Amino acid sequence: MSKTLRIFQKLQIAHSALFRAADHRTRDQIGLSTTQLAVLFILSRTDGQPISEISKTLAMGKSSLTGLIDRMCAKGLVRRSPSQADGRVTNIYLEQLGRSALEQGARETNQFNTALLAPFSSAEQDIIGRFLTHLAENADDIINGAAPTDDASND
Amino acid sequence: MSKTLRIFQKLQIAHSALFRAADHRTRDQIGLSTTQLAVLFILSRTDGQPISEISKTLAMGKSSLTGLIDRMCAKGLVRRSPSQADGRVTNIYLEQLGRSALEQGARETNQFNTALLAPFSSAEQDIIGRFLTHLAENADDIINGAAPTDDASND
DNA sequence: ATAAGTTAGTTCGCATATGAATTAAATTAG
DNA sequence: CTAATTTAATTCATATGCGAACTAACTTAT
Repeated sequence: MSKTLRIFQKLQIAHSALFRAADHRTRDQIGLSTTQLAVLFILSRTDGQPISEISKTLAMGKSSLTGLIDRMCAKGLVRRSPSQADGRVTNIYLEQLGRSALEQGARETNQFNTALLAPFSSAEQDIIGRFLTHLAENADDIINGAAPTDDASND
Repeated sequence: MSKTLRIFQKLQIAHSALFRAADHRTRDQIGLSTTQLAVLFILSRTDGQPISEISKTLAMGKSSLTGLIDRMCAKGLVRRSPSQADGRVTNIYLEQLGRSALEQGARETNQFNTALLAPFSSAEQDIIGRFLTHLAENADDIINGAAPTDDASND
């Protein structure tokens, strides 16, 4: 009951401290929040995605993205474009400004990623990666108490 | 290189997924957000703390806590009480309702903590704990003091 | 083909988090 | 003792995130 007791709050505090600093940095350097940067990253993998898709990838609600993407459009980072295949869908595409912001953002987050894991061995980094992936994929079951389905490694 | 590259975003997504589910659960069960619950936990260790102190412990801004504690006061969970030693300070104390909410909340978060780490060995849990502590304690250096490891690829 | 259901996106009201600016109180300098 | 600085907390404008409710468009059932 001693050691396991605090992981939840540790995670809460670690995230708060880290992302506050990171948001500061990315806003200062490129004028974007870490979430906005995450959207650009997602689009760099596959340009032209519907909001629903981005929403699932980032594990956040669609409604949260409407305003975020409004602001990103206003800044000229991305553009909305109605799907021709499906009249309900609006695809989001990178704009030139988004591409250059992404380039800068990639440099920043590469540094974050390196620095985050610097004090840990490769084997330890694997464990940390598996832990975070486990959380992302099983959040609902973890919290709401589903049977401990085996878990495993997975990117 | 490609594996370490994504820890930052993994953490962002893992946190988003986990705390959305957790907030849902604690709100349903006891009507409190995870942050409000965190405040109760902090007070249970030391009752009667100034907002500045809580702010530092939770790694969040003071101004964020003003409204949060307003709502907690309105619900009768905690109470503001001016310090007699220092006229600037307002100490926050637990109220009876806060104590009982805390009791329920402790049960919930104990379950979270157990479930979060369930698939990991004791040695692995140590590493995860060290990782989160590292983040919380060194967030600013990690983000701002990172050595210029320019690495242009972004997988 | 029409009705019922589903899905995508927005809008709405609210909670939350932030930094900057403000006020009040304590501390430090001179 | 007064002036300058620091510190605690609040207020303000803004950004973010959420679920619920809504509209529009596609899908399925009948």
